[in-house]
Amino acid sequence: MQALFLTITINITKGQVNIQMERIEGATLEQELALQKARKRVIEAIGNNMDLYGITQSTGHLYGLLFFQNKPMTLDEMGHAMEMSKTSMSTAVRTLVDLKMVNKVWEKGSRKDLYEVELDWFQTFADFFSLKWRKASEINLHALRKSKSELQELSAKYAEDEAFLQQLQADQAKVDEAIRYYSWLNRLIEAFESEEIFKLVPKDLPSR
Amino acid sequence: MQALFLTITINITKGQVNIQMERIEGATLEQELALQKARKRVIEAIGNNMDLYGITQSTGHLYGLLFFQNKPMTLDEMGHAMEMSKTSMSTAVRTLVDLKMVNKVWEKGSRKDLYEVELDWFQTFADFFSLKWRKASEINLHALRKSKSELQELSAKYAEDEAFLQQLQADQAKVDEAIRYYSWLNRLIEAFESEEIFKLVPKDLPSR
DNA sequence: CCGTTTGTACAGTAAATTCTGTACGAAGTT
DNA sequence: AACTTCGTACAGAATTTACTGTACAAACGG
Repeated sequence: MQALFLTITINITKGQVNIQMERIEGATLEQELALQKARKRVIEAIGNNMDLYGITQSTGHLYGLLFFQNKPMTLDEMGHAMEMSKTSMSTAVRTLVDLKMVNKVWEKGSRKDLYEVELDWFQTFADFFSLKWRKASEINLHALRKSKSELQELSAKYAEDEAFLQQLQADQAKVDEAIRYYSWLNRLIEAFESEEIFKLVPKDLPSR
Repeated sequence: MQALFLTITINITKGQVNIQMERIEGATLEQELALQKARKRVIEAIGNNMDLYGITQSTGHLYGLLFFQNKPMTLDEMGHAMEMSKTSMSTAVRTLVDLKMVNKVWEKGSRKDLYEVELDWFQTFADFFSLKWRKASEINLHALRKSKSELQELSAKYAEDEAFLQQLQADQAKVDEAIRYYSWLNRLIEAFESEEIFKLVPKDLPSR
């Protein structure tokens, strides 16, 4: 089967890039151009702000492309749409899957892997920051606790050395405050993971 | 005045790097090595996890260095401690100041700029994510709202074209859901900025 | 008002990251 | 079993980002 494509130009922070969108069946060119214009604005905005999630600009655009694709895509389709190699699509889509921003889906009859965006952005947001924060929190808390106990041992060992004790005290205060902070962060992560955050800050405002 | 230094080796994800810590006055070498060991562990952990904040590893280490420095530092001191050029220190410290992780402080008698870490990590955290999220939220909401109204106009214009309307509907649903998400995100940001987040998730657990 | 000192802009270099093409193992088809 | 097709590992090329040294404007001191 032969597919026709419509080229839309996405403006990025440095220059611009083309995306090939598959033609919508049964629509006139006029209709399609109007629709693509509306889509393009959103794809650009999303793609350009994805650095927040620490992903490449091209990965961000892949995400934008997938967002408006109303069906799952294969790696080859992505490669053609983005005018990039299949290898790049493979790595890009994997980072998106790792971040749970994109899901791999199964479709009977197809040997190819299919991908579509996770449309629940609340979930995407919560998953992403849980993941990132938890990693930092675990490592840092571990280091802080170990150093805290070392500092305590030193305080005991050099209990008569006034000047050194004072120095130790300053460090201990900092470490304790950092531990306090990470304990709080852990509770915040907990609220994200348990979805309790949506009780605290509701998804929708109560309609009056 | 002449200052002596103690070299500590920081392990980073790729290789390692030296940091020159100023000698603590009146402490024995034994004491100091023990203290630096405890500090080093925390500096390493912090520095290696700062990619979360989208900053360079070296900027992360500068932050770690400043964290345990119990007095403000000048650019020259940082340059010496990090074994890097003053230019690099200037740019690194500026990104930290922009992120409100480090404050510029004044000291009478000194012509040099002095910097110290913001020790209130709750504030640092809230400021950082407010800043980042707000930027993305504003731009994306603007794009989404504009595209939403365009889609509505198209729906009116092509009210008889069943197939195209269906396509529009799919896009509108996505845009609406995205707007719903960003409205929620704005309220979350609000909670961070107003410090209401600390009512919802308290800094300290009530002691029983 | 001239000589210092300080911080940063800028251009060039060094280093790291992203992207591509080839190659190959895994899985499906004939 | 031989033949396709698919996804990704890997190495090298292309691009981007980080770092350095020089130069200079701003602020201060004599």
